[in-house]
Order: sequence, then C-alpha cells, then structure tokens
Amino acid sequence: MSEKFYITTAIDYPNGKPHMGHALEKIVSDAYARWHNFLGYETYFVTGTDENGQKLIESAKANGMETQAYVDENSNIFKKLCSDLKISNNDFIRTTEKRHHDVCISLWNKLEKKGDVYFGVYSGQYCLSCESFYTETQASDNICPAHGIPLTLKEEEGYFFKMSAYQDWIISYIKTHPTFIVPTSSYNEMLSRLEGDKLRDLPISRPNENWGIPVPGNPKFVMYTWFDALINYYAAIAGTPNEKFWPASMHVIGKDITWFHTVIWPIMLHAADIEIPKQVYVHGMILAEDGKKMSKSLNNVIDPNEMLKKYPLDSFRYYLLRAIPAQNDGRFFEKELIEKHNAELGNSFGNLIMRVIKLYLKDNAPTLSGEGITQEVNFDDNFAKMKVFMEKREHNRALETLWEGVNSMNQYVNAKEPWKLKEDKAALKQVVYNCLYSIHAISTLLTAFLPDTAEKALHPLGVKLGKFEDVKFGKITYELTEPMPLFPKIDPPAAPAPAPKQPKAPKPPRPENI
RNA sequence: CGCGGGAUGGAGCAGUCUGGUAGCUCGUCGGGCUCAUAACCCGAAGGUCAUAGGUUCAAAUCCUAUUCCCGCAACCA
Repeated sequence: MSEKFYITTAIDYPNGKPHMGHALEKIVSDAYARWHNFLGYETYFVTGTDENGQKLIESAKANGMETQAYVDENSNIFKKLCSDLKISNNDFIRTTEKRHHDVCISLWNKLEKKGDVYFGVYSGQYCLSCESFYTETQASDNICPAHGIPLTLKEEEGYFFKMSAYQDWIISYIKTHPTFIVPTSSYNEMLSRLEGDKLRDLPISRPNENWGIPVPGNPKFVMYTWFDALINYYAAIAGTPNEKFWPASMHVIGKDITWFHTVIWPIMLHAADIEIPKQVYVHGMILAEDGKKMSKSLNNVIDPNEMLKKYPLDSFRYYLLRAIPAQNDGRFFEKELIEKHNAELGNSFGNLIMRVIKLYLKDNAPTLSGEGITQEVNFDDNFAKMKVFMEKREHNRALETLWEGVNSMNQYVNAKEPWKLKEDKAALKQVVYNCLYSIHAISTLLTAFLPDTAEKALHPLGVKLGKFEDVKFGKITYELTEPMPLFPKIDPPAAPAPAPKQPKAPKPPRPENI
C-alpha cells in the first residue's frame, strides 16, 4: 500500500479576474502534488470556487446577471486558469454543488445536536448604508470607514458556533503538532494570538436572500460563507471512495486566511469528531515591484493571464517557484522572469542539452549505450536534498539544488573538453554518456515543477519521462535526435533610451505547448 | 505598549532556528574555450550584513533598545 497525499488550495471567490496570488497558489500546490506523485504517493489534489457569498448577489446584479449565471461564468474563468497553468488537480469543487451542500448540512446538524451550534443574538456596530457590521478594530471611532457616517448599535438574531469552548484544545493541538502550521512565522503568530486573546463564539449565519446554503430547519437563514467554504475540503471526498484520503495532508493557503484554516477549521472538525488535517502551508503574498501589495487603486496589478500571453508557461512556473520565497512575501519583477528564463532555463539547462548532443551527433552514430562506461556524475545527493527541502516546504531551494547540478554539468563539460576527443571515440563516449545521464536525471527531477519541459528535454535523448529510480546509469541506451532550443531567448524590455541598432533578429518562435 | 514580516556589495534575493572563512542570479571588468541558444568555464572589483549597545575566544546569526519600510487587524491568495 502506498502512502496517501491529499492536497488542496484555498477555493477562490469567483468575483472578478484571477490575480497573481491565485496563480502562485495553484502552481505551488501543483508542484507539491506532482512531487508526491513522483515520489510514489497516492496523490489527490482538489481546488475549486467559493460561491455562496452574499457579495456575489450584488456583483451579479451590478453586471446585470442572475446570480447563478454570474457564478457559473466566473467559476469557469478560474477553471480555465487551472488548465492554462497545467494544474494537475483531480477535482474542482464548487460550493454551489449538491455534494457540498449535503456535507455542510450534515456537519451542521451534527454540531447543532451536540450543542456547539446554537441560536442567539448578535449585537454590534452597524452601518445602515453598507448594511454590514463593523468590528471595533475596523471602525474604532464608530464611524463607517466606507461612508463616514456614525455607526448604530444593532442586534440581529442568528446562529453561533461555540468556538470559545475549544480554546485550550486548539492551543494544545498546535503545540503538540509543530509542523501543523508552516512556516514558523505563521505558527508563532497564530499561537501568540490564541494565547493572548479569548476566543469568541462565531456568528455563522446570515439572513437568507435566496442564495447560499439554507440552515437546516430554519430556511430564514443561510450559512455564513466562510463556514461552508472551509467544509469544501472534506466535502470534495466525503462519502465517496476518495474519502480514504482524509485527513488532508496539506492545505495551501494565503496568509490572510491563516486564522480560518488553523484555528476555526480544526475546531469545527474536532467538534464534529473528524480528523484534523496534517498541515496548513501558508505561502506569502506577491507584491508589486515597489514592495507594496498589488491593488487596483494603486494601479500596480499584474494579471497572470497577461504574463501567460507573453511568456512560456514553464518560464512563468519556474519564476514563481524559484524566485518567490517559499516562506515569505516576494515581489514580482517581470524583468527577473525574463532573466531567469534566459539565464537559468536557457543558458544553463537548455544550452547544456544542445552543446552535448550536437557535438556528438556531428560525426557519431545516434545510438549510445552505457556499456563499459564509468559513472562520473550522479544526482542522488541532489535528489536527497530536494526531498528534504520539499518536506520543509522550501520548493525554491529544491529548485536551487537542482540547478547546482545543472551548473556542475556545464563545469564538467568544460573540464573534459569533449570537442578535443574526436579521435578518441571511447573517451568521447565516456564523457557524453555521463552528460546524457545527467540530462536524463535532471529532467526527471524537474517533473513536478516544469512538467512540459521535463518531457520535452528528453525527446532528443529518445527516452520517456519516468521515476527517478528508473534513471539507471549504464543501463539505458540513448537514441539521439537533433535537439531544438527549449527556451528561445526573450528580449528584455526595451531600455528607456535605446541606441538605434541594426535590425534585430526575428523573434524566436514560442514553444508550441503554451 | 494590537499582531507579524523585512532592512545583507550596483539590482533582486539566500544565509539567521543549530554563532566560527558572507553565498546565489543579474550587472561591471579581465582571461580561457570554441561543442552550444553570442551560449559555457575561470578569475577580479564591489558589502564595517539598517543603527547603537550587550553576551561570547568568536555575532549577519543570540539578547536589549532605536530608526525606516511593508502586511494584517478577523470572510481580498
């Protein structure tokens, strides 16, 4: 029996265009899903859309659409993003689906029966124009931040979740599970908040406006979006053969929703006697070049779809996985994306393939067996280090480790000077076979990160992508064919004051798999 | 004293947990090679690791204080 690995992304609020953070989250999750699959885990990967919010009613109205039609349309945009990014998700759950509703209702019933969901009165400061409540921190002066009018005290009936009863439990759970929240900074933050503040019971219902999941037995109310949204991770597999994947191995989320996933969600599950997910991995924010959060008002938003139009998918994936810190916020520099594409993907890796194969094909038969070849390079250490980094959720360093291998191979080629070995066929074969093996190993280790590249890099070697264990030195015979550039150069953005030069070479064709 | 993150050669970052020659990509300069996508390799210049104290034989790394930048403050990844 192979071990199981169940990974999820946060589900997206289908209220507008996907932004860079959505792309990052999906690509990072995809890398972990593919990595575990690569390692032999039985892997299940779910993403989806969070569609029950009251705000969606208004957004739909503003767009002159029925809520359902609006949500359908927007959910498809996110689905398309997944396929554009070659995300390997097994399922895409929408919280308007019946399977989701059913699980939410049964969970609600269970909690209500237990007394952890109860009916009560919520009172707070309310803005009549916004028609919503504000907390003290949001509006400390009791003035609506949006309308600038005084807030009024309002009481509203509704359902509550008895979270306050589980404060000690969640603290001790987190303390006894040091890798439950990654990275450490998030872990510490949640723990200190939990130890510093008293947990309050949470309002978990809203008046029913014919949108959302009706509260069982009281259709005047629907479940508050965040309450049902969290349940998607469980609902996606509950009651199906895939339920064997529970508890989730890894929830991938952005740091703004850490509290929900590391405090509220585990308490909900614990209260319902369901196993707690093994880990919540919190990725950082992608900031604009100026180090500020991307926002429409600052006009510094970069649209992932625009990037995909301009650059090959794998270059985009590589940049986000390699250059955005795995455990911290990172800035998005288009210039750096181009730089990484040209330098690390093209010059270091792509060119390694070209220089070795073209050299050999010049005046040798294309078949190259490993018989009698001595192994001079190996990637076992790189693989071992990569495993450790991935385990620590430092995928950027895993890739760094792999590129150390790439660089060492270019050094190897320079040191061996195979172009001087035209007469000594045995010596030439010795060097080239070691290089081919290295390309084979590196490409294989790239599977989880750049799936297309991994496959395409192996075409000129005449071998298929497989597991790392299958890349056996000496046992494989390579059938070489003429390689094509994997990463044609991308011109950096035009300099501010370009000197007039000779006409540039025509732009290299983009790889066809974008 | 609400919570948290950041400050490292020209640019962007790693290293800080587990003190001990400051590393990577790009850029600059010099050399080598010529198989290759004008690619590759070697070397050099350039950093008192935000500031001020402290601990230590030894601090980018641990402790204290300060300054500046940023995010969050409960449903925007």
